[in-house]
Amino acid sequence: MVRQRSAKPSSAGSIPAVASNFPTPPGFDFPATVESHGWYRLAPFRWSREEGILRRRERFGRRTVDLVITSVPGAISVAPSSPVSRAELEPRIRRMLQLDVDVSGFVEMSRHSPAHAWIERAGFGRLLCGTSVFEDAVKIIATTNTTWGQTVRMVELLVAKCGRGGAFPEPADVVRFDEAELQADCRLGYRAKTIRALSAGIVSGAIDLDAVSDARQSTQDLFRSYLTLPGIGPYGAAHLLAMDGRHDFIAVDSEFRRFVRETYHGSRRISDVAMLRRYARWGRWKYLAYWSELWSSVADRLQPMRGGDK
DNA sequence: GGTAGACCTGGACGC
DNA sequence: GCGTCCAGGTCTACC
Repeated sequence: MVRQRSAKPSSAGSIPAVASNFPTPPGFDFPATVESHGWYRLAPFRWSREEGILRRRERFGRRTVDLVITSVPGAISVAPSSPVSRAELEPRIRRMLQLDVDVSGFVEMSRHSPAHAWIERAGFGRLLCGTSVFEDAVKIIATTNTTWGQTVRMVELLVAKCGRGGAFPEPADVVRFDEAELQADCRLGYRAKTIRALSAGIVSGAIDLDAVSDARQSTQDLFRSYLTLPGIGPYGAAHLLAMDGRHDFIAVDSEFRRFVRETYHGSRRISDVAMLRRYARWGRWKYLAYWSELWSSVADRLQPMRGGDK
């Protein structure tokens, strides 16, 4: 079963006096959120489970700032390496840790399922995200049609090549390089084309990412909206929805198929529709229900997810 | 609407 | 050391 972990605040000497605290919602668990999926292994995140410290380099205008993120009672503490206003910091932190996502409905449903009874205790339900939709879209494209090890390398190389000062690149940072250079230097393969097209579309205004990801849309409309982005198909759109805190769609990939087949169908071949039917009773929490089962099975085995850690 | 094949990389495997 | 095969999600062409 999933282990309970308590975040240890970093040593007092490493936290500058300018640290800001952001209150956390009831049931929030910092390590469980950070390790909710593989994003914490992707640049520019760096996570120390032992210290309970999440580090990340962020770009604020022309400044590059190192953030040291820890858990304190009832709040998240963010210590920047140089002064950053709370107004600049807050939207990024809230998105990164899904502080505005209400998962109480999922927790309530999990209380009535013996297999999911651990969820409330573990503080499971929020996913670690990038600080922008662009970052998450690029990372999702980098997870498609490849192994997790290659994804980690692609993102590492992309941040190193395009990101200014070690922060995750903005669209304008990516379009400084042509497709061939991104492919060769970041080992993106054919994904270089879609990542550059996404970046160029945003820079030119052809893609309005704020409009595409507008939270006022219904979940169905948002799903269709994400499908219009280059390189984003049904799997990617469902993943982006989950990062908005919407779990109506399950991101069907080879890992989902393997898990459901092996867990419920004795490894027999079965259609996607039949697999998805298994989670229909979870209503708007389908993806979290599946993901929690996969997550706990991995924690049980105390080893990285097979073939990946998305 | 459904299906097949290309896209690209790197690991595994056989020789 | 080299060549071949395979896995992986999206996109496009074709039926």
